[in-house]
Amino acid sequence: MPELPEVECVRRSLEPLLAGARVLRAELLRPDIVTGPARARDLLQGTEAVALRRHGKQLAILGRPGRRGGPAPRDREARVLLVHLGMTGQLMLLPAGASPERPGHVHARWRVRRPDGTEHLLVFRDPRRFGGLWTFRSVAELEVRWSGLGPDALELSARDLSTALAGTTRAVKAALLDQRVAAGIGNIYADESLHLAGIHPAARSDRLRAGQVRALARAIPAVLRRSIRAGGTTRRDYTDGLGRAGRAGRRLAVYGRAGAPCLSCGTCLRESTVAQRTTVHCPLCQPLRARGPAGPG
DNA sequence: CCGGACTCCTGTGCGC
DNA sequence: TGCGCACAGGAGTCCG
Repeated sequence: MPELPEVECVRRSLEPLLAGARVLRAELLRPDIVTGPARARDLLQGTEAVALRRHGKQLAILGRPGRRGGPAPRDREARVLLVHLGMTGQLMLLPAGASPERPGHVHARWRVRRPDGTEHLLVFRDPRRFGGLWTFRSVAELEVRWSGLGPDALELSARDLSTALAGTTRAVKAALLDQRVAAGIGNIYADESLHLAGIHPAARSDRLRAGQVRALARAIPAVLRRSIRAGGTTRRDYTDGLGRAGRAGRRLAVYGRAGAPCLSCGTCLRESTVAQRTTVHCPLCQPLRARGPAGPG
């Protein structure tokens, strides 16, 4: 369930506490969640966390080699740990000695010491294991991976979106869920963005009018930013890196509201399946066929 | 090559 | 009341 806003809230909550912290120990409890080299060093042990970066739904912790102790040449390299939360993933920072509220399904943990001397435990838990960790030896390697994704959905331009949609016959919602079109949109914010833009989720991507594409390109970042400001959407499990639930769920216009009245027009919201995903839209605000004088025919 | 379908995984909630 | 099944979905893979 974590989509771009939730991952960004995790990033913002953790970065001030992790930046400058020394990773004293990395423990991998379930090796099969890692892709790439998975020794302690690859999991940032011995490095200093310098920054948390996000692209779409992916969160990277950048580790810089320590200066003390004359490390072996191999260990003077930078390390990058990429975290994908999947559906039920959580990355949480706890005071050292504390145990997670729900300790089950903790797959990795890190003991860190901040510059002020306090020690904390960073925990990755993911019951459903749709998420995971990826390790890289450099920021350049991370960027190679990220180059396979489209532009971050917060930075999406009308031009980029227009090009991507013009080249596919898929339903527009299917295109929005494709991380190569825009990185960071999942089922919740696809439905929310399409509702705000007044576009039917099943409309063919390449048949949208220019005005619809522009409206969608405006709606996507607007919906995401509003959710970030409210701390993200918590439906069940999601919390930020300090265990705080988000308040954006109560602002959702369509997701999870099938059968309820549209907040704009009062029409009963309709549930369907698009791109194998539960989809909710307003039949009046989001007509499949364009209305008005600008329409084709 | 494109797009749709299937798969992984487990907690939750509903229906019988 | 309790059991069992359907459902939730990000993203990789497979197949037509």
